[in-house]
Amino acid sequence: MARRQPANPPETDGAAPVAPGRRWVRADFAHDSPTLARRLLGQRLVRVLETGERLAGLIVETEAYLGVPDRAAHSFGGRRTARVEPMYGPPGTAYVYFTYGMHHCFNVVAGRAGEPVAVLVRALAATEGLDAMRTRRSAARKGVGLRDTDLCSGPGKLCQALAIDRALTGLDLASDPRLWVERAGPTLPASRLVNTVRVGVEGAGDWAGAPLRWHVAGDPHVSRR
DNA sequence: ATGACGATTTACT
DNA sequence: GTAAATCGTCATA
Repeated sequence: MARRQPANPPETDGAAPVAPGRRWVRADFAHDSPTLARRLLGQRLVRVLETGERLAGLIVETEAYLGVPDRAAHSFGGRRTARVEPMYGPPGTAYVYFTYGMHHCFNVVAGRAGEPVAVLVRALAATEGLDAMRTRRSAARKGVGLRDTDLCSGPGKLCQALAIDRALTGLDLASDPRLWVERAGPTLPASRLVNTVRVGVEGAGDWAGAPLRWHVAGDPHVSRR
């Protein structure tokens, strides 16, 4: 496979250069959503801007949405509207939606084409482009006091930091030059993960209590205060 | 056409 | 802890 993606810009944060990892291909995404949610942890999400600037972070928190039977999922009951259409695409499709009138959330479609299941990426440990992320995040805040652990510690925050919005919904993470997942290390063993109920789905009836959220144990970059 | 409501974040009491 | 911000989406009519 072509190892080359848009050229890495010079490091601007004084951080150590990051060795490129193999880009995830279709088959890497083809798992049920709980499995994909766990496998994404510890891997790298990479975003390349129009300018060629590269932003990246290690995924540290995810949630699985089970589609048709899952009352908390946008595709619950087989709902198929323009917004959720990407969820019906092949695994590796990006599903980005706008919510609360101001925030975006980024999902990775799992399963098989036609099966509307996905994984919500909730937090990253930023590794590249920290200055650009700080600028984008601070712009939405009043003043200073933004810690590195708060750059991408939530679904809306990471979308803001990585400049991910609805313009990117439906793109193919296995081939698009703007956004992809690459291997940063081996799949994390269950012993390094913490499994809890999902955030913000209290109104989902029986599904509200389903343990479908995972995060890297002890990682300071996860969401919540 | 209209109204209710978010897979959230931030600021404030 | 509570509440505001802010608007696209979806169900209802």
